[in-house]
Amino acid sequence: MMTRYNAKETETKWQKAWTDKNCFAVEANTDKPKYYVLEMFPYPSGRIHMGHVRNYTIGDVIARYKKAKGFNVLHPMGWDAFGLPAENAAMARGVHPGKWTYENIAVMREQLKSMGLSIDWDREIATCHPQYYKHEQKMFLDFLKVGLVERKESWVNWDPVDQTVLANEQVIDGKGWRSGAEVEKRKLSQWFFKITDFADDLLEGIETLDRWPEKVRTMQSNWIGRSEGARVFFKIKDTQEETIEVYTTRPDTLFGASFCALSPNHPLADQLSSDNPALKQFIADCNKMGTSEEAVEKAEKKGFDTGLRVLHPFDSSIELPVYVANFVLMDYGTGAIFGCPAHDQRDLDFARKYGLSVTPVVLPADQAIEAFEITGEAYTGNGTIINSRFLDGKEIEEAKLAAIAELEKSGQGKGTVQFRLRDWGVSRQRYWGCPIPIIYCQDCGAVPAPEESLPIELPEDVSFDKPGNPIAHHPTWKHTSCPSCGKAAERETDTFDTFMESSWYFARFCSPRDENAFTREEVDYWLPVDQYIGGIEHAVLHLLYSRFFTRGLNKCGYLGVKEPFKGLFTQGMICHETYQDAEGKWLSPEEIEKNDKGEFETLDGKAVTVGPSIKMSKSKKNTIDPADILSSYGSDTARFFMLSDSPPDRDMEWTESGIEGSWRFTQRLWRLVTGQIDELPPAGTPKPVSFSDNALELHRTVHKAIAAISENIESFRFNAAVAKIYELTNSIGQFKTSDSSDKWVMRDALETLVSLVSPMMPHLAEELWQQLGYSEMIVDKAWPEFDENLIKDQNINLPVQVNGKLRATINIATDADDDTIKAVAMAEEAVIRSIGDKQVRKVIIVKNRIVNIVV
RNA sequence: GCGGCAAUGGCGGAAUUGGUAGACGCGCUAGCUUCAGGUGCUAGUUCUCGCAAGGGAGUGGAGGUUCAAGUCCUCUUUGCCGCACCA
Repeated sequence: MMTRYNAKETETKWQKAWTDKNCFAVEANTDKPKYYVLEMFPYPSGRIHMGHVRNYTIGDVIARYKKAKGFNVLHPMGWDAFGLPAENAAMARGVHPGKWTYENIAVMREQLKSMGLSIDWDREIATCHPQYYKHEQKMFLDFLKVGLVERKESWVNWDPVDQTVLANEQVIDGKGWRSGAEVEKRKLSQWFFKITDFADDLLEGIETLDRWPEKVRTMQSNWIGRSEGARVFFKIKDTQEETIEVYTTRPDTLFGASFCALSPNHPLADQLSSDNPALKQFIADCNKMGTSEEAVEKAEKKGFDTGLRVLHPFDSSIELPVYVANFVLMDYGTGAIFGCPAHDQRDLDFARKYGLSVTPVVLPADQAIEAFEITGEAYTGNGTIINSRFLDGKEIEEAKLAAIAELEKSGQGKGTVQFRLRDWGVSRQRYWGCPIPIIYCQDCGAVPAPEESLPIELPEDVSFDKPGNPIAHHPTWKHTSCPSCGKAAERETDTFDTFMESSWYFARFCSPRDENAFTREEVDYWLPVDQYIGGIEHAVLHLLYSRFFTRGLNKCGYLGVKEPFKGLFTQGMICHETYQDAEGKWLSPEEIEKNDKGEFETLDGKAVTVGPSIKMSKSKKNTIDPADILSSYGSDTARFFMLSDSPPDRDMEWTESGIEGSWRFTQRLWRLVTGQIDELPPAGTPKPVSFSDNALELHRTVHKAIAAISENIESFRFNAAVAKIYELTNSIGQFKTSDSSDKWVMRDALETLVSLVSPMMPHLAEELWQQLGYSEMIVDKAWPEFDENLIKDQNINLPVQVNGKLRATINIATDADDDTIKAVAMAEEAVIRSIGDKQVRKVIIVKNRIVNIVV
């Protein structure tokens, strides 16, 4: 009587065994090659979700595989523990953010441990711990010293719901990324990281990241948005002193200019509006239109003639009108442009609307100068410069250089490089974040907090009764004395953007308990991260900030690398079918069941509409709680299903039948091994001298499986690896043993199967390994090696085509020569029939691939 | 609008450098066995003509290159993602 596999008991048993033996604790040591596997650390929101299960399963397979391959694998875990949800919980339920966070961590740690991950838990960190963030405060002060930090008054994106400043990246479609509230513009004094100082370096660095998805590299490079062009100073006619500075990527088209335009937020526009109520009204309208309606009205270009006139830099007799125009962005370039309607569609639309001249200055190669005119569409292609005096006859690139040279000679402009990337504003008006270590003194201004005073800890006793920042409301916390003059002074009450903590946590894992941020030898040994795994949603924000931060830390001597993540893998999302009742109310999978006809209905028998499979979300109620899956099927089955079917970089669909399938496989594997173990020779029996043909075939299949599965794991094709596991299991299941050498082959096959599945289903593998008679754990065993000779076949089935159509397959020795192959192929009955009485023109033989007979 | 990615059975998806399309799983069909808590085993399952042997068609669509195309090239359709008045 065979027992069923008891996942719950077995998984607990091996988790304890791994912990007791400290299997995943590692130290920097140089005899083995190192391998650093890191999954993006979770925000402790309360409990893990399916996205975590997928993320950590993928990482764990890589970590366990690399360990078996002989690498010294660092695989740590921590908590991205600062952030708004903790404060929201505080406001909603009156629980302190710290308490809420640490309680969540405790729950989620247990959940992750129940997954059986090969984590070195001794390295666990939580970013809200003062022993973590004190280093961040020090880093900030060091960045300040080397000029990577500045305080500036600037327009910021203000989230009225979260009452805080948002970075550009955190504004999505004009709304706060977290709150979804309409973002407002405000002017505030903020701390900034000069990420733009590294703009070129960050862009060039992308080239070196050849193990990153192309998609992410493109997104980063677009985000940095480098463009080459010129700044041009247009003299204002009336004063001849003041100028308007514009940015252009097309200095070659300067002779086609017919106007200049300012952004509504341009300081000059503001100044001019003070005695011009109509302009003031126009600007107000532009601002009111804001980001949301912009989409609706984007087609319409509107402008307001300021009455101001500027002089053309190459010919002061040419005067251009100056408009304030709604399509000019203050954030980009200088907030002012010159318009060349012939070669820019926006400028052309604008010129048509306000009756401005349109002079073509670039002639397409296939056009005659007399016949060429601009009508409805601006010409943006290549060509030769015309109507432009000293630039005439030049090609565009050549003309750009000539125009810039002329501008620089006359002091009316200069060639420049422009980036879309903006500096990173890190001040947040929140409580649950890392305090910014700055003290404001009336006499000395903003003074860095002394290093020996770090960490500057958050006050514990705060209240969330009033809107805004609870730290600022605290009665005593902010009062201190000036480190420089000793007078009474106030602390900065803003805290850091929580993207700060995640910008260096990967390095802290190398020496998580060190007094200093990092032990230099440790970070030098472990960094960069060899394989980073996480969601595509961090393609720009987190990954770009981390790349910047690593450069900053490098500049300050903390570490030696410039790129933190050598390999990056972005996994897809988890999707599930959606269900709605007759009223359109969303139903969760627990609220429905299958009726006799196999259709879904509610538990009280009402009709259910089944909707498409979409990303799991609370709002659509199509989530599955991993806790339920883990307790009913166990971790191995859940992990195995996560890896089956869908390639890991694509979205996967969670289905009941899919997890059931993996569950059946778990049981089948258990039966396959335990069911015949008593009949097999004991562990360590020497290899027999010869095998039966059947046994040899299985033996070859086993070695082919080792080769294929290793290759599939290395290249993140886990679904293909799972398929090979199934195939191997099928082959073993069909194999009938008769003599002792067959039994040896059977044992060898089973042992190999267990080894190959062990990164995916580590608990079951340990249990079966023990059943197979080993006292050492499989976690410490080397990955199986394959024998080259065994994966090469002596005979193969070779397809034979006639005129590209398959007519037969012949079984032939792999080393047969072409004449033999041809003779055998031509002798096939089906081949003879297909050729008929036609003339054979050519016979193509591709060794061990195919034969094609052309008639 | 610009850029990127994708499209293969009822479904998820396999398929080295172009070389037997549909591996593997799910689902479904038929049968067997045993237990009935979601079992196990065997056979079949791209479509189509045929009792069968054996044909024909087939990887979103249209062309092309090639002895040979899911794979390469051109055009096109649909879907997803990113960016979006960036001067």
